[in-house]
Amino acid sequence: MTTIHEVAEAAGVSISTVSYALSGKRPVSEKTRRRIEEVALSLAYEPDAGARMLAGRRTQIFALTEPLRADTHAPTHMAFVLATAVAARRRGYDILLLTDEQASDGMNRVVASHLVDAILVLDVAPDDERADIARSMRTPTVFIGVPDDWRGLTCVDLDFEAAGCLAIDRLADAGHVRVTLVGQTEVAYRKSNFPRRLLRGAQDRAIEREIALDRVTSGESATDASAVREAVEAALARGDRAFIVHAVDDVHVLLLDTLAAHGLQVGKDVSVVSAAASFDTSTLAVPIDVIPLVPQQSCELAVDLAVRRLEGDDLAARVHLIPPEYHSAGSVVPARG
Amino acid sequence: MTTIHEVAEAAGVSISTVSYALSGKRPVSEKTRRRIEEVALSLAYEPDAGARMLAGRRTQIFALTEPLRADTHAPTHMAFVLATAVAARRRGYDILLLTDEQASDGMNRVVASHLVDAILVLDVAPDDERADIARSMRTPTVFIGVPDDWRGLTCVDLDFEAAGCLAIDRLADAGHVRVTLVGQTEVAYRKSNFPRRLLRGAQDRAIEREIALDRVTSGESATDASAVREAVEAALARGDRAFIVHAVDDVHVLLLDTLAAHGLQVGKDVSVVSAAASFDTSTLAVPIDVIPLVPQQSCELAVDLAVRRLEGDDLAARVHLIPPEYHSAGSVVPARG
DNA sequence: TTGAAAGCGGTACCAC
DNA sequence: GTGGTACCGCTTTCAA
Repeated sequence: MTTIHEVAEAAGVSISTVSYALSGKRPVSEKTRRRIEEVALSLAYEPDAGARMLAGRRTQIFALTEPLRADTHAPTHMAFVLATAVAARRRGYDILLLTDEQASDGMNRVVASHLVDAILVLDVAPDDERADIARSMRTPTVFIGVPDDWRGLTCVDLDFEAAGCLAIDRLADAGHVRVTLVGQTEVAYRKSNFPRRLLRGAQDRAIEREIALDRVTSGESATDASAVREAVEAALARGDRAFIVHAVDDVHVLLLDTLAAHGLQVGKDVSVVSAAASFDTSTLAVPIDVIPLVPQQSCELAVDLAVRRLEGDDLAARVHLIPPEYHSAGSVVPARG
Repeated sequence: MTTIHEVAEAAGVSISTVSYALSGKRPVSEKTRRRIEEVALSLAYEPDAGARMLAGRRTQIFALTEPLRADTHAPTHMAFVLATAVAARRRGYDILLLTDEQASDGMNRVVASHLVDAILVLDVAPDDERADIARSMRTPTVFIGVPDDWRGLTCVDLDFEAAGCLAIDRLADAGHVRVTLVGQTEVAYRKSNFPRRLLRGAQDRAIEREIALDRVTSGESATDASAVREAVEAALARGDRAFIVHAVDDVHVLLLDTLAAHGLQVGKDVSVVSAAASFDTSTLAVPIDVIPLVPQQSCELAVDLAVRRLEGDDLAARVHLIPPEYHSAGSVVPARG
């Protein structure tokens, strides 16, 4: 393997010059710098990770903790993992996976051994045990999601409450007075942090705008087809002609199917808004308005905050809510009669 | 932070004794060993990862490369990632995620910088570019999946060919002479390594046993409901009463639905075998025979092989095929008339 | 603008 | 059974 000594010798300089030339932490004459870079390249020199960790104080590794709950939606979850890894790489960091059910052990271990520079937390629970650990550690920790008690934490997420408000507003503006929220599974409202946040936003705003808001869940399992169908049909029977969907793709399909089966045309007879969907809604049978949840956006910001906190920016240590955006596709129409 | 020096001082011994006591690489008197362990525990001592990498020659990290193809089945994929991480942890290794589209760069980088002890490769393509890289490296690399050209590689996987044979055998034994294989998507047969292996096994054995084997795919997208329904109906029209399913859970549901819709009872009027399913088939509406694909099994073996190769066991460097197991649930019945 | 050298915190060899 | 110590390869201070 190639060491910094070999590079130094081949370039006819000292190892410190090589180090500085490559890190740019000290001015090096243009000429020698280029020579060193050439040599390093031709020798395929790559600094030894261990030596670097030991001498410097950075590992260029972030831990990513994700409790392996069987009931999380795999595609969404994977989108966040990948987005995090890609964002981290762009900033020069690798991702170390921490999948312990008891995430606590893993976090403490990688911190105690100085394996990582920072920790990113996925799939945050309302009463997440990792919150206390984060507060007790010096290692910067960024939550992608907001636990109930976020005091002293650095969090990133879509502003789900605002998204809920936004969805209600658009439907209210269109004259709807009865709205059905096709939501997540019951277990998601208990174990996850974001479904309840969106719900709260929608509920509060519904009261303000004097909207009758009903919530139906997609049953116990993620795609309980009959449960969704029946719930939608009940809503239609009540006279609801406005729907907010905060659910996985399958539920969207079910909703649209059911509406079509009743001869109702989206964007004409009924209004539909998809809230906080992390998949591509343009592949659905009918174009629908959407307030997207973009994993890349959250994850990039999370990585950015981790880096900033490593650089000593303590102002980054707070809750960062990403304002929702409304993308219109003509699926919301004025209420009839 | 706690260093080995502090532990040594507190225990009244030298640092080498601490090192040996903790690693067990040299006999240490029962008494001192216990004292050292107590001190280490009370001081929450954890060896510095960087120092360890530098001094020892091990990082206790495995890289896991997974090209981010959008068309892989997320739940299955995640099951493999998690199973790998869990298996690795049990052997004292952490997992570093490598998601570069051009996995090559990532592999070369982590190897050149000595960041990882070995590499695990997921989602193997028939002509996987990572095969050549693996051959050109000294770092042990284990493929979970078998590329077309596996010369010189260490691979682990379910014996899909044998699984295909086994499925055909059971149906043939029951007297079926016409079988339909409800397979994967077309793109999976092109880009993945295992669907074609199962197909080949089934085809070969079908010829041997003089079975007419038809293959239908689940369309272009993973769950093209109508495509699957039509294909199954066409098979029924042909008179087929035996099905092998090698597909995701949704397709299983569709198949069973369609059969039920035609008044056919599984385990009575028709025979069904699920081949290489990585999900829990017991949650399906009807119990069906299954030749399971157990991610934990493959991943555990993969980690084991990586460790063995690190220990110098070159005999581990070959293709390891896990023999398929047939779990009967009464869904295969003698062919009628 | 560049070089020499002191660590960083372990591992493992060599003595005792 | 235990201790002393020479590295491992790099970063960074101090000097020139």
